[in-house]
Amino acid sequence: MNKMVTLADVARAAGVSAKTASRVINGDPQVAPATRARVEAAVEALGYQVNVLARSLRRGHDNVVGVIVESVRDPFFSEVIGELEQLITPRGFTVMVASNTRGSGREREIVEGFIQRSLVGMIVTPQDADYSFLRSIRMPVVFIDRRPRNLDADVVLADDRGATLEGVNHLARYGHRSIALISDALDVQTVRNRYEGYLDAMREAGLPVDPSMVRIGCLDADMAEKETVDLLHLPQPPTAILSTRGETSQGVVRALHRHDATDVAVVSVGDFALADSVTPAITVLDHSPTLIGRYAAERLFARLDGESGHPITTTIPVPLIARGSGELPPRAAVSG
Amino acid sequence: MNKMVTLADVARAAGVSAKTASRVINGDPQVAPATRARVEAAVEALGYQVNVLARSLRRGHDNVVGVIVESVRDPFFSEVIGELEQLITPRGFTVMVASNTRGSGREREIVEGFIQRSLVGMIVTPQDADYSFLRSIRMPVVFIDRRPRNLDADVVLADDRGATLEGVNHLARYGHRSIALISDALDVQTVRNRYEGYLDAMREAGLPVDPSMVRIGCLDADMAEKETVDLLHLPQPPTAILSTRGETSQGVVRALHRHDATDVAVVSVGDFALADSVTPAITVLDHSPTLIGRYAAERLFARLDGESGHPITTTIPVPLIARGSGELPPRAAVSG
DNA sequence: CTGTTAGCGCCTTCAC
DNA sequence: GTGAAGGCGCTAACAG
Repeated sequence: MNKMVTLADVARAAGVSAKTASRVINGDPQVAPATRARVEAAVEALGYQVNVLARSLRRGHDNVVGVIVESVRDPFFSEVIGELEQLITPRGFTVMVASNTRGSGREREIVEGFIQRSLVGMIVTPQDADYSFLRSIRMPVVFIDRRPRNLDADVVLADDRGATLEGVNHLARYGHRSIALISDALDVQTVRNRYEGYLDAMREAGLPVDPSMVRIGCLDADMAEKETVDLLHLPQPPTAILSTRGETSQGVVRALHRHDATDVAVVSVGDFALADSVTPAITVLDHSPTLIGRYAAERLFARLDGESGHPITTTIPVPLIARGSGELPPRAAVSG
Repeated sequence: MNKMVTLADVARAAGVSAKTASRVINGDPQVAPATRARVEAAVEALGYQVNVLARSLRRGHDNVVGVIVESVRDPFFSEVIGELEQLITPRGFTVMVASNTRGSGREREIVEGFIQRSLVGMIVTPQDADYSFLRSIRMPVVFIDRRPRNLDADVVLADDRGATLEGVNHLARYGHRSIALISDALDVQTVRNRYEGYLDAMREAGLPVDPSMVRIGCLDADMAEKETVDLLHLPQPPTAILSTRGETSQGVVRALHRHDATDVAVVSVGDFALADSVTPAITVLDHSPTLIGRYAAERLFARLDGESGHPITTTIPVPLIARGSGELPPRAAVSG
């Protein structure tokens, strides 16, 4: 419709220079009240809107924080985003989100896209990319959930190995000896750590690790469901299942319910919707997305506020919440 | 560290003008292969990164699509975002997300913030704001889930009234006469429509609408859970509950499970995680976020591609998926 | 308290 | 096929 109203237009209408109009827009106190009023009136009258692009170009940075997660659809990450947004927005920044879908090969491309936009900072869920290209960057970047390859940087993560370790111990304490593992693909470091925790705990508890009990590569709930069904059909099905992600746990639960096998004990690393409402309710190791978001924001703000020391690793606790499914006794050896 | 490498630097290193370097960066075919190679080498050598801010300022628009939802934490909306991102990104646009939390009063502010960034387009979940201020805007905006107040625009929504209508009919068909409603707050149009569908269906079925059976204002799962518990404690508890949102349904399910009242029939408008795994599995009216996202993207692309006709309203179907909970018979009149 | 000048980095226009 | 000039809208730097 009408051409965009510029600051110059406002200045002209108010009878001042562009710079003075700019001062008013930006809340500079060094402006006479009368002048300020005149400019504000002009802004109102003309319906002026700042051009953020021009402003950011001039300032050299854009008031936007980039957030890269594995998938915005994953409730874990959408919760992380929600928490980040809630903490970041009040500081006057906008949030730009991108999913770095597993295996898309676009990891570096996405990060560079954000760099090209002169963002003030980024919070990144790294995948397998070589992050050494970020070494000479000035923009603060906080990594979450995993460590970036070839870069020493601020990271916020959970004690993954400790989580599965505790999961196995918990189940063993209730008498389980045949504990299956439903795990994501091992190309993600987080997953590897959880896998190791499982192996170590099994070893320490003196339990045999039966390869048929270890199901790696369950990328989503559907795959986890299939593997669980398969486990149930083994001649000697497991009496307990440890699932390493909220999403895969949903698949496990679905399988157990559909096959009337809810007497199989379950521990899930990662809470999920209705985990407390199925029967029995699911015992979880609460790998909290809210906490990860909170600490990541904290780290980012510290860097934005000028903190300049060595990279810091923040490890969040992963408390066990017993709800029933993880406290079931081993079921009778033979079953359907 | 080192000052940012500019196009001019690249041009200098390659021994060409800035414009020629620009041509290479933007894939203009009108460049001699030898020149192109030289520029590309310079880009590589200097590690040049475009300054998107400068480019967008010059071009007059930024290749970003803004998406405003009610809350990124709500699985319904995170699914919408996921679908949008998947469709929008391949077109070379980035996605900027913002939550317009209920009652934050920041609705117009958020939309204007996006306008100030010269985005190419927006997809907006309107709340109660007066959207007449968007009348003279040139940027295409597609509204989802609800109609904007005081603006005739492209909208993608579900047949909300029809959904609850069918929900009630379905339950009545199975013999229910005492059907409670767990509903969100009525200040959202979508919710009002669903509420009306409930009332109309009850009337048409000749069923009395008991005010104590109608629980309005359940903003989240927790509030829905409380109201459900309250319903269960009525002298004459309902034999069926119709919940108008996936999130509130989770609260309903939790309450029923915790109070051993899973013999109360349930129909949920909106699917949710594990709805098919609880016992009984939850019958839903599938208000699909994926479809909403898909049609919204379609509408936006059409406008971006120059379509200029009248605003279009796209209504998505809301099919009923019977899973068990909606097909339960009315339970015995007296209960705990 | 206010204005002038200059330029952020890029691309459009038009010339050659 | 290539280049020179100018400006997108804004704000730093420096006057006054």
